[in-house]
Amino acid sequence: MAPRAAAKQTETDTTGVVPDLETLIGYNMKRAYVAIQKDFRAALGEGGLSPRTFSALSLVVAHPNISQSSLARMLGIERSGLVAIIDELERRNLLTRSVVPNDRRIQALVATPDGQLAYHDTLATVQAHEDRLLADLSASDKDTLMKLLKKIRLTDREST
Amino acid sequence: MAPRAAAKQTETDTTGVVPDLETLIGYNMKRAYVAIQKDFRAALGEGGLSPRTFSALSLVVAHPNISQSSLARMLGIERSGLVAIIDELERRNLLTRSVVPNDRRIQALVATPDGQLAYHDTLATVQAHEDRLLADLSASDKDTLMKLLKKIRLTDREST
DNA sequence: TATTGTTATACTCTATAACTATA
DNA sequence: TATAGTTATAGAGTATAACAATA
Repeated sequence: MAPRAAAKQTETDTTGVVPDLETLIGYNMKRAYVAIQKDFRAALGEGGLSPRTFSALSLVVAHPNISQSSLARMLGIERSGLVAIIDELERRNLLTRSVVPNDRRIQALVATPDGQLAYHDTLATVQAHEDRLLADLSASDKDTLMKLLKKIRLTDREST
Repeated sequence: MAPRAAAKQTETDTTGVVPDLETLIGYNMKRAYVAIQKDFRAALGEGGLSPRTFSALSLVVAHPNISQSSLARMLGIERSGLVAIIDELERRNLLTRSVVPNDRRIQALVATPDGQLAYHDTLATVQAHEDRLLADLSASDKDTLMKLLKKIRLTDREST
């Protein structure tokens, strides 16, 4: 259907070819995602929070007393996968699992004072990392990108 | 520094709060990436190629006789990681490792006729999946998104 | 019966380090 | 010495299935 340049069987003919791959949103999204993640980890350094741990802490700070099930749903991951993340945050004394009187199945998650501090410090570092990495993008570019990403993200039915 | 809404310590106070997390490009990029990848896999089905295998095949079709080292560099992964991908493509008879006369260290990668066919079939399926998933985006939206993703991707220094 | 948190387990993707054969 | 391909190995991140305690 689409016209395609004739392939030469001799040697690598990289001359001016734009591979199909480069025209796919998925591939470019993956590469951009990897670049951001790598820079995030570099910005937070050796002992820093991983992206997923930071995300979890962020939502616990925003939603005190949230349950693990709700949090997992918000993050779009399974309950089982969240256990190790909360274990790490608890081990670092950044949050606590506390008992809920009415429903003894639930352990409400609350950020400790240390957790609040660490979160806001880390958030500042993360924002600086994004500002630096996305310095070539205008404010309007970033706004557009954010809106488009949210649209794609929501297309795939969030469980929320 | 930034004004922040006072947190209530009572119960989960989700009321109208926009968590910091939602304002980060990185987090939204991850969610969008996961959504696209999930839909890609669903579109290609059980026995279909994985995103990374498809990407590798695409570049082999575009660059006949490419070496594994060059291919790994283009994909932004390590040489060692590419071995399993090429093994799979060879096992499926979609490409061959062929000997290069001048340099016996290199095994030039060439797509088989089956590989060419499978690639073009799969590409059509992938394009259909993207068209479907990104149906809410205008052509101009998609163009903008692509440009922004490429910009971010290149900020992080491609080895190429 | 359904839900919460948990464990056990496995799978995918990726990286690092070391090896071999060639150059 | 340097490069191409390979292996061994380990570490993230994730999912599925099952279980105990509780509702």
